[in-house]
Amino acid sequence: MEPREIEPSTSRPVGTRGRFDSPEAVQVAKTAMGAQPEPEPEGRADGPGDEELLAAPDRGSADELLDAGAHDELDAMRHSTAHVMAEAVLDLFPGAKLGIGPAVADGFYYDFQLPRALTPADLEAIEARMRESVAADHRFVRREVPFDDGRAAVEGAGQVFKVEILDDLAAKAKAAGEPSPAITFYEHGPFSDLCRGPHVASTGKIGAFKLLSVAGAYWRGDEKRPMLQRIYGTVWRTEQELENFLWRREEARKRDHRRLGVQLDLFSFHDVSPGAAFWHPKGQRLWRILEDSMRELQARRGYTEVSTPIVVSERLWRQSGHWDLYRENMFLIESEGQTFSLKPMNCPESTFIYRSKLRSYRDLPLRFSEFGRLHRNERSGTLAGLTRVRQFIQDDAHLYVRPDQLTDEIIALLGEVMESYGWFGLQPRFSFATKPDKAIGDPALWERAEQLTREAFAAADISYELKPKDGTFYAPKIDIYIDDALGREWQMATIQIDLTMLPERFDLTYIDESGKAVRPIAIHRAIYGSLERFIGILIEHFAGAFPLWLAPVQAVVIPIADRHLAPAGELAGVLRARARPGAEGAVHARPRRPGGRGEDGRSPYESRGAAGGRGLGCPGRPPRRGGGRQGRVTDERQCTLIVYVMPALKSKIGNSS
RNA sequence: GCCGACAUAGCUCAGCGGUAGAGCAGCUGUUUCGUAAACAGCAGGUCCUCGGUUCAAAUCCGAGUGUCGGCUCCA
Repeated sequence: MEPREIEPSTSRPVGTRGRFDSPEAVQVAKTAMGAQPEPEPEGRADGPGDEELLAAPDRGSADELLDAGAHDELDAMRHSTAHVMAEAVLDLFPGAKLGIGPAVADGFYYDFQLPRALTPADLEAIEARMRESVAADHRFVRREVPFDDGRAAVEGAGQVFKVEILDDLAAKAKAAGEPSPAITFYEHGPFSDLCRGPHVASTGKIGAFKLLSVAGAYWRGDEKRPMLQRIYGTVWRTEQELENFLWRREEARKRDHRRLGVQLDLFSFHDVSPGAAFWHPKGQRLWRILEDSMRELQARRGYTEVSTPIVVSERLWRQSGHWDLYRENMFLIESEGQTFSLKPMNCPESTFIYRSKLRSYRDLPLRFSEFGRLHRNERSGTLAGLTRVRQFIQDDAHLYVRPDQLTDEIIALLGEVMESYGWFGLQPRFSFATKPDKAIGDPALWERAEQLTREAFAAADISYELKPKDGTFYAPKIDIYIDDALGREWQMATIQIDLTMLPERFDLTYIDESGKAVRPIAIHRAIYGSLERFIGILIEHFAGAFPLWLAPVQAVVIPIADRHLAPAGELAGVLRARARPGAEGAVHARPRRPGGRGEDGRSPYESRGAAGGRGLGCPGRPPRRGGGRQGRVTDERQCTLIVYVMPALKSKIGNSS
C-alpha cells in the first residue's frame, strides 16, 4: 500500500473545483453571448459592505471582549448574581428548595424546587426583586463553620439538596481518610447560602443582568431524581456588554441551520418521520458534493467502497454485543417470527466481507468505506434539526490492519480529518476517550490500544482532551468536535481502535508470514460523521453563503426585459453545461428589476449586487460575502444581462421577521 | 423519556368565545426598467389531530402528535 501522509490542507477537494470559481467565469458568460470584451466589473468579494450580513465579528465575540483576568471577575459576578436570584426566589416562594447555582459560559443558573411551574411573569417579578437587592448594595460576607454546625444549619433550613451535597463531601473526605472539611457560607443581606466562593464585594458590584429562560433539569442530571426548575440568566459588567450579548444571541439565532435550511430550500422535516430529513433538490446537491469530495479523498488514500444491508437479524446484534448494550436505541422489525433491526451502525456487517475469503498479511491494511444509512431511536425530547436525528448517513469506514501498521494508520486518519476539515475552514478539537466501566474484552488489549493511540497523537503532534471512561463498549475512541453557531458543541468525526468487538466476536483472522492465523485490529472511522449533522454545522458556519465549490446554485442569470428572455435562456444553458456537475446555472423565469427581490423569493440568492450608475466599471456594492463575482454582458442584439456567478445571501435573513 | 412553552396561508406572524387577518412569496395584468422591495388586481386556510364544554370554539378544557428551550460547566 502506498505511504500516506498527514497533509493539513486548506484547498478544496481535488476534482470538485467549480468552473465558475474564477474571474474568467464572467468571461465565459461573455463568450457565450458573443459579446465584445468589456472591462472587468469592479465588484470584489472582499470589498466593504459584506459584513453587514452577519456582523457578529464586528462587535467581537464574548471571549474577545474579555481578557483572561476579567474572566475570573466575571465568573465571580455571575455566581454572585445567582445568589441574588436565589434570594429573590426564596423571597417570592418561601420554602423553595435550592439546588446548585453555578456560573456558566455567558451567565449563570440556579435550580429550584418550587410548588408550581414558573411563568414568564414570574421571571419579571424575580428580576425586579433582584434589582432591589442590587440597589441595597449588600456586602457579601464569608463565614466558615465546623462541618457539623454547618450541616445542622442547612438541615434546619430544610435545604435537603444542600444536605445531600454536604453528605457527599463528608463521604468523599472519609474515603480519602480525612476529617469532614469546614463549610463556608456566603451571606448578603438577608440571604445565606452554602458556597465555596469567591464573590464580588457587594451586590452593588453586580452589572447589567437579565433572566433568560426557565427549563426543567433533573437533580444532578439523573432522570431518576426529582425534576427541578432551572432559571438561566446572563450578567455583564455594563449595559453595553449585555446588549452586545443579546444582539449576538439574536444574530446566532438567524444563522440557525433549521431556519436557513428552509430559506435555502435545502431540506424539510415532517411529522410522519420525526428526526429524519426530507432532502430537497438543492440540499441533495450539496450532499452529493460532500459525498463526492470524500469519495475522492478515500480513493486517493487507499479505500475501497462497500455497501451492506439495512435490515439485519437480531442474531448479528447478539453476536456483536449491541443487543445487550444498545438495544434500547434500535428500531426493531418483526417478520415471520424473526426479529430484525434497522442497523444503528455499519460495523458488524463489514466483517462478512472481510471473512468472505482468506486474508493474507499481504492484503492488509484493508480499508472498506461505506456511506451507510443508519437508524437510531433517539429519545424524542433530544431531537433537534439536522444535528440530532434518528436517521442519518455516515461516511463510515472500517480498516483492518496488522498490529505493526496501527500507529501509522491512526496518524494517517488524523491527517484525513485535518485535510477534509481544512476544506471548510473548520477548526476541529480532538478528544481521546478511554475504557468505560461497561466494556467488553480483555483489559490488556484495551491498555495496548490506548497506548498506541497516545503514541499516534504524539507523532502527529495533535493535542487532545482526555475523557476517561468515555470510550464505546468495544473500543477507545478519538472524537472530533465542532461548535455550532449557538455555541453548542457537537461531535463530528470519530476514530475507534477495536481489538475486541469485530476481531474477536466475529473471529477475524489473517495468515501471517509464518503461516499462522492471527487477529487483525479493526479501526472504525467516520470523518464527516453524520452527513446530516455535518451539513447542519456547515450551514451555520457559512451562514448559508457557501463557498462556490459547495454552492448548489453557482450562477444566476437575470433578464431585465422580455427581449432578454431568449438570450438569458441560452446563456443559462451554457452556464449549466459548464457548471460543476451537480450544480445549477439558473435563470429567472420572468423579467426582474435587478434591484428587486432575490432569485425567486424562496431562495436566499441575492440578485442585487455591485455597480451603481450606468456604464461600465462603476463602483458599487460588491456581491455579498463568501467570494463571488457579478458581471454584465451585452451582445450584438443590445441585450444586457446581469450574471451573478456567486450566489449570495439575502441581505436580511428572514426579512419578514 | 422527563419539565416548560409553542402549533393559524408557501414563509414570518396578528387575532384569543360571535362570518379567518396582515406583510412577504405565488398568479394575472400594467411596467421593460442598471442594483437594498415598480404599480394594480386575484387567488390562497380541515386555524396540528381527536374528543369535550357552549346557542356558538382558531379562541375554553382533556388526550394525542410534532416542534422549540432545557435535563451536572458541580457547594
